Amino acid sequence: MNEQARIRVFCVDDHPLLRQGIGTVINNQPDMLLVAEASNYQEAIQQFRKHHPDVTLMDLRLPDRSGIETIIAIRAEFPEARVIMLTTFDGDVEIQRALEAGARGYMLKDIPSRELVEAIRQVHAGKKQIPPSVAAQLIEHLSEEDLTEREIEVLKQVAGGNRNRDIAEKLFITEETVKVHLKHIMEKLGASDRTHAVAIGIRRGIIHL
Amino acid sequence: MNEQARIRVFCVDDHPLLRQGIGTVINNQPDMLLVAEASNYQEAIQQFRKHHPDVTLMDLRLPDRSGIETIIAIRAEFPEARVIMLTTFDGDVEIQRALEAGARGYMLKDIPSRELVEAIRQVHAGKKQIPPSVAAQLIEHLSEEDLTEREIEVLKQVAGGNRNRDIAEKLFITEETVKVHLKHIMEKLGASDRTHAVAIGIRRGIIHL
DNA sequence: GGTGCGCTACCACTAAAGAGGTATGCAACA
DNA sequence: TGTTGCATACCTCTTTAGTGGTAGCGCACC
Repeated sequence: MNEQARIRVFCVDDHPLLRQGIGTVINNQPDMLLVAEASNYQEAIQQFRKHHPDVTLMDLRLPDRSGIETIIAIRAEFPEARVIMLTTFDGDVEIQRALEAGARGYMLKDIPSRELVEAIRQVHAGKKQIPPSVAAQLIEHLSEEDLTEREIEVLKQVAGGNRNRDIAEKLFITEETVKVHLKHIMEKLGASDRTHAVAIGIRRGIIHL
Repeated sequence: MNEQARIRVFCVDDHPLLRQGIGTVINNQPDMLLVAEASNYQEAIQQFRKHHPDVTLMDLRLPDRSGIETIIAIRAEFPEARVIMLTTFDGDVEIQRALEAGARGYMLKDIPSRELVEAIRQVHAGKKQIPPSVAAQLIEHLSEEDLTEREIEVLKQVAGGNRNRDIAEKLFITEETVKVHLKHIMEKLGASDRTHAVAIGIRRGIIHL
């Protein structure tokens, strides 16, 4: 197999040790080549413009912006970009957002290297790649309604230990409205009270601490 | 430098890609050798008995038991074992527990490989190795009182969305006692209400979801 | 031009949480 | 043998949270 036919891979992750591991695995494959690395949003954009990789491995969490924002920025410029989200698990909402942003795959970082290279080949071949365990997480909450922007704002405030009255002030609405939002939040998440809602929101990746 | 003098390193982590990266870095050092790997508690114990490594790199989160339990088990059998905790950040309480369990170092997984090998050399030389950023987290809450076992139990129940009355039933105490515990919890964590206490508890690694 | 949805608002009511105090039994410890 | 810390329990009181229903307004989508 000549150099031209190799899958040119781009790795975006802020963990040097993980990049090292991925790089070693990729370059041990006869049909792949790691052509670039980046550790943040800025570098990712620059390196993508420079190298036009076939497949990009993207960490969900980067120092400056999220991997999802990075995907969106890259695909705005290069709509044909093929990106695999590579991350430790962050809840079904993050998966959903990543796929909506145009990711072709979503892999957890604890996978064996064999699965990673196979996913790269699949995505390079134009297929989508979601492991069953990840897909299961998506399906689990597929029927449930998403929280609205406003509801997420309220939930963040609740997680910060704010009373409804304080939340109302901060968001320039009445305390009663806050209560209504909270009621909807608890219904949607299946939470028994505000505390439960926060715990679920954190677990599912809807809010972060 | 002959083979005998090399630092014999043991890597315990359930992420194959990260193990690959660490292995590559270690074996690229002239004075180090990766002698064994393990991905869970059971393997870790077996491999340690077999290889007696000089320095062990231990992930905080393993599939079967926590890295802290693994450290304790290893050091019960081999008190001279030198272990570096290697983890994504999990809050100051986890750091404290790891050090109490006998870890000689606590490094974050996002460090450059240079810092990792340097830490291995330091720990092998008998020194302790805590990066400033990690130490700062420890100091931040050093003056504060720890939650008691019972208080942590209560906090877990609160995070599960249980009312005080339900918590009382589950823990076989009265609702009033639950309230007292919760009062102490909120005081110690500096939380404004139960919800805030849960958020802080999760962030600081006192409870997990 | 409806229709649906999201956000807003208000009212009345019940349930729960949180603040304050006092007190007992127990185990560890100096 | 005090003392300290922890867990337990009970009381009262005020504040907050949560439930129920109703309704107006703006916006997007047919």
